[in-house]
Amino acid sequence: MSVAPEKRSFVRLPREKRMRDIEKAARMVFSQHGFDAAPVNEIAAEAGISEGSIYKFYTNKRDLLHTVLRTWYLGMIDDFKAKLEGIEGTRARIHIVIWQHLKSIKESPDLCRLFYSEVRNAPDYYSTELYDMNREYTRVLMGILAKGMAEGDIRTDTSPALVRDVIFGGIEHHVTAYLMNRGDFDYEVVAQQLSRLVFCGIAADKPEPRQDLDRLIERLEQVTDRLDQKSSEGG
Amino acid sequence: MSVAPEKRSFVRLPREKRMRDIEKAARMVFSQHGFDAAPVNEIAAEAGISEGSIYKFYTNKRDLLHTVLRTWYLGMIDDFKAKLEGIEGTRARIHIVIWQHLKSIKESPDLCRLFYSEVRNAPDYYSTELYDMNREYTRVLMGILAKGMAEGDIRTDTSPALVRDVIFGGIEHHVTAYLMNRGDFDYEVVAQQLSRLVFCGIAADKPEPRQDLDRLIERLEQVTDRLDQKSSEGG
Amino acid sequence: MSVAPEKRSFVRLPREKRMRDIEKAARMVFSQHGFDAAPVNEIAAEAGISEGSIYKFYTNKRDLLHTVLRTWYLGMIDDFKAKLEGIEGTRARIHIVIWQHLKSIKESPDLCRLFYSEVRNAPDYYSTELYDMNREYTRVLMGILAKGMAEGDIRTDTSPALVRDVIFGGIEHHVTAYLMNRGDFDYEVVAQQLSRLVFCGIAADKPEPRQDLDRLIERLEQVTDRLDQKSSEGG
Amino acid sequence: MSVAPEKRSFVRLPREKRMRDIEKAARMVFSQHGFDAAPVNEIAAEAGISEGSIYKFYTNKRDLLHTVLRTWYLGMIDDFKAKLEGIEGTRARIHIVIWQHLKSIKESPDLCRLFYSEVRNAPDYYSTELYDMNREYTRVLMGILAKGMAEGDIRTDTSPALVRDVIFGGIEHHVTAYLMNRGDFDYEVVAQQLSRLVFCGIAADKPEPRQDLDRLIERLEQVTDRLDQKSSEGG
DNA sequence: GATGAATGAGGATTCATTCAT
DNA sequence: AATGAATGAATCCTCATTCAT
Repeated sequence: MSVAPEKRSFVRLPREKRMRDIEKAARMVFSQHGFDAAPVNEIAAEAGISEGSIYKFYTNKRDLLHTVLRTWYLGMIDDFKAKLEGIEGTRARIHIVIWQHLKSIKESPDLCRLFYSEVRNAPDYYSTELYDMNREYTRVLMGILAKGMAEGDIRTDTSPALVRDVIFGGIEHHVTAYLMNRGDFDYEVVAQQLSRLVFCGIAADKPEPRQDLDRLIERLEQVTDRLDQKSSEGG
Repeated sequence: MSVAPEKRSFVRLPREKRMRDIEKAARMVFSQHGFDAAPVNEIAAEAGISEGSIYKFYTNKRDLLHTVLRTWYLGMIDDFKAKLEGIEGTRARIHIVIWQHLKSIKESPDLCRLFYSEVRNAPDYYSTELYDMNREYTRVLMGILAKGMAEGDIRTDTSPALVRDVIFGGIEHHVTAYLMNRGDFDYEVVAQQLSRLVFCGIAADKPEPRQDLDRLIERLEQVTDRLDQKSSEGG
Repeated sequence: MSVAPEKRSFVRLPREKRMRDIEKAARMVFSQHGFDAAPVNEIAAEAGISEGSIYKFYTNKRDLLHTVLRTWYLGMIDDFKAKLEGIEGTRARIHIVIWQHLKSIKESPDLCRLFYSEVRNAPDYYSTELYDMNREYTRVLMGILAKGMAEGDIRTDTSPALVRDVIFGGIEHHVTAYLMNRGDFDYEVVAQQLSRLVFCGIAADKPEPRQDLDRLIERLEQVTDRLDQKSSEGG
Repeated sequence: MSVAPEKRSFVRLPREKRMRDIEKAARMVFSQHGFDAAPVNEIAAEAGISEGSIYKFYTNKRDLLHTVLRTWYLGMIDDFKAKLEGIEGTRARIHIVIWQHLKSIKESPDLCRLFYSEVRNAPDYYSTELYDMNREYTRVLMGILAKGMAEGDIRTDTSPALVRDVIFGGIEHHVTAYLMNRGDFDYEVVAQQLSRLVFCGIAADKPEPRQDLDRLIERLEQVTDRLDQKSSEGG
């Protein structure tokens, strides 16, 4: 926890390194105290820097919070896209989205709570870069849903926005207790349940032709051919 | 510039009336400013009472907020139960729950925002009377779900808690923009869509087509493998 | 000097008395430190009140300064009018104005310096109540000048505004050193000298000697020319 | 939002040139913002130099201000003396002083305001080089007055210091509005009015012997002689 | 019961100046 | 000489709550 206030003496670090130090310290202190209760001087101490220096890099305490959360969000978006790479099938992709989102929350409950309570309720949220990132984040899901509808996996009268809200809102609601340090959740299980609920809720009635089925039939045909050949050879 | 406050004359009112006046004033001022930004003196002025007197009735500014929200919640619970009276059928009952919840939000967005941003994120939420009321509120839905499962309308492997979270979380997420005075929503439409999504997601009668298919495919795969082996062995 | 921070315990005073206490304390502290360097907590201590209470009466530290100066100005205006009562004669009245102004400065150099350096240079001075009071203050002189011109004591081509500036600006310039605690001045003597200078500078009866002489010389020149011509013609 | 400063490349300039650049930049920035509100980094940027480098040349932000004002003052003193060159007559010389001072103010209101509000009110003004320059500046007028008294143009019971204060204080007071960007003034007109007021206020009653009069009388004597001659001739 | 004067903690922020590189 | 990262002091103000009257 907060480092003793030793005499810090003019240590010159490259800008990048310093900013990372500060951000790291801020992440720690904000996580611990929340935004309002987080004293800037504690962040400074934790970063091994003077209080004033923070304002050389960040205009605001709030700017600092947003930076911390942006970095986090960036990582989440990357993870998201990486995980989705090569995954086929609407259902599987939806499952990944849910699973990954739950996993992110599980891993960073403090940042998550910070985002929910400090950023998203703020009146200026919509003019925030974090809002844009959130849109990019959810856009991944929206794309999946659109494709799913185009391909006939999802009923065309489905409202993608509502599905998005059900997923992210449902998750948020479900993890509330965990975020408040009450209770826990198993993201494997929850992801399974939730993706099933959602997919069943929006799935089109007739199943689409499946590639694995095609392949299987092909193999069966080949086997049958061979058996046919054998029986005629042996005959 | 050093403005003297107006004089108010002593008027003695019955305790009940006073409390209702204060609560009404508080509801107004909180709705307008939010909790933190709401000055107690404005509430006092609005209620026609002195600042200090408020503390004769309410221990806290926050107590006042909670009282306001409790009154609101009480009404919501009543409406809920009244609406549900005589409604039969799991799906219909779920629809009512959703519809009613959306309607309440539509009608009192300010109180709703207050609840979301001030009460539910507070660390002491779980020891709050509002938490209990919220449980009672959601218990209505939980009862419906339990009955639905017992009667075979809902798959028995459904997690009622998750359904609850999907419903209330999904709604909350969906109305966020409206609560922030950005955009609007039509609760008839949304209720329709959401209840369908949820009910389809958990309904018992319609088996998940894909998972059955998966099992069939699996069995076919095994048969094919065996055939395959046999056909090549025999060569 | 600043009273020791004893335990102050809820002493309830009438609003008027409190405000006077604070104002008195502020006057003292501002005089000692100037505006910027005056700590509000010292004012509070001096007034025997808590820091926060000051803001119940005055919106600002600056509001407090202005109040102090307004009170001072009010007294000055009263003194002014009282002194002028029954004084006849333009010159005598001008003398009073000068004398009284010098006297006020002599008696309250600190407030005077405060006014010069903090109020009058501020960009919002012209929307200030102190500006209005200053106008009322100088209007007394303007009235004297107008009457003087109407009665023929003062040349009608005199600019009253310029006379006002010469008087108040001249005084201000003259007392600068005194205000900075360097040097002194005798307001009887200075008033005598200045009022004489000003009055002679604008008096109607004593024509400017030089310009008359110029005219005389011109006439003589013309006469001489004629004589000259005649005397040489006649030759 | 954590904007990285642009990189500047090392360029080595002769000391003189650098100092002039900085001074010019400072003049601009001080004029625009006033002293306190002028950020040193803006001066540095304007001068195309780093913040730290400024302190290689000037010990202080205030030193920089003083340097700017000294340069300005130097020019004013030169103008003053140049304008006065060859001007004869106390009244004419006083008029020049007033006219020139008004003109300087008109041309550099920003520097003038800076001087009035930042330098002259400072407690250390009297140990300042600018104070010395100001004395030199006013000494020109003092010399004129002394000579005027010696030559009998000015009453010998006049206080030169007071006249100086009336002139410079009167001017300062008169142009206040202009310096605050409210209103304007015509220095030709004001100079005329003020020099007349002042000179009339201090002029000696008996006009001094004038050279043109001498000449005229001489001519008259000659004419009279001639006429005398004629009349005796003709007689 | 009602008043309203009095309390007092609590913290982000600026920016001229320094000094290691 | 030039840089620019680092320093750190210094303080006004709010407003929920208390308590003497």
